[in-house]
Amino acid sequence: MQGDVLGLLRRESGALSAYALLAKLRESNPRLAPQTVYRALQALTERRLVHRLESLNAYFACRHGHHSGASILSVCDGCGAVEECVAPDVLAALSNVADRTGFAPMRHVVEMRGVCADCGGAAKHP
Amino acid sequence: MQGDVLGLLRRESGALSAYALLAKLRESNPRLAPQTVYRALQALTERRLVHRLESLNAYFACRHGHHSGASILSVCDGCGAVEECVAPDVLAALSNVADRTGFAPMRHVVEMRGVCADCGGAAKHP
DNA sequence: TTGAAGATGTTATAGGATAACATTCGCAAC
DNA sequence: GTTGCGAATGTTATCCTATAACATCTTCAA
Repeated sequence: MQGDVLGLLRRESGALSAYALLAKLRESNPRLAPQTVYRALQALTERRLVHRLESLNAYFACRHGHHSGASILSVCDGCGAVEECVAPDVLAALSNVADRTGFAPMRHVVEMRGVCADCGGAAKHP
Repeated sequence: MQGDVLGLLRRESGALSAYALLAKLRESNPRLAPQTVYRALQALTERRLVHRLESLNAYFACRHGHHSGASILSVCDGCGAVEECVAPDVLAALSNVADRTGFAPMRHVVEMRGVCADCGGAAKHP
């Protein structure tokens, strides 16, 4: 099941909600229950093969192999594409914020919503 | 209604979910419907008097008066307290990331989950 | 073979959010 | 006054997201 879910997510350029996954999986297994999908997502998330997009309640396959820290996500509200990148300076800046206030961060959520280059984000010269 | 919701949120040190708000508001108005709460939350969010915590599906009152840009949120998983702060360097670093990829960000979601100083985040000397 | 661990199935329910349409309230123009 | 408009609210229903609780099955090793 984890394999099925991961396969579906890898075929997407964007993110899928748990229920979108469920609908696709039900094409071949109509009796599939939400639990099963959520359990697979949880396992995949723990293994860092899948990340959750908090601002979208959706999930997408990590394309960065093994990365230890948090990543920065850019989500295009036009085409739905999700870009993931590592940005040590962002994380360093966040560490500074945490240090200033004595906060001990365990998990970072850094997402940008906007428009990607393909959809017109960058200045385009037609 | 917006006033009621804002009042409740301001009395909290942390965030409240829409349905937590609904439950409290129903103490004085048992027939209140979710819609009403969500509508108030939407209006307050647009006026930037309330922010939404994406990683928690919850809402909290802004304590920073008028601030234009995005803010960094620290959420203590111990006591639930939410700290909001501005961090131009974080936003600058994010801008760099966006520039590198031609992404045009419209909205930033930057949240840290962890443990606040009061709950043991900072090194404590007992 | 038995039993422990892990994955799945099943049923039910909790929690979060919005659609669509009706109603009411305040206020300004006539 | 009352007419008419817009904003806020009420109402009903439904959808989406997620988990609890318990049963079953599989696999593999002791």
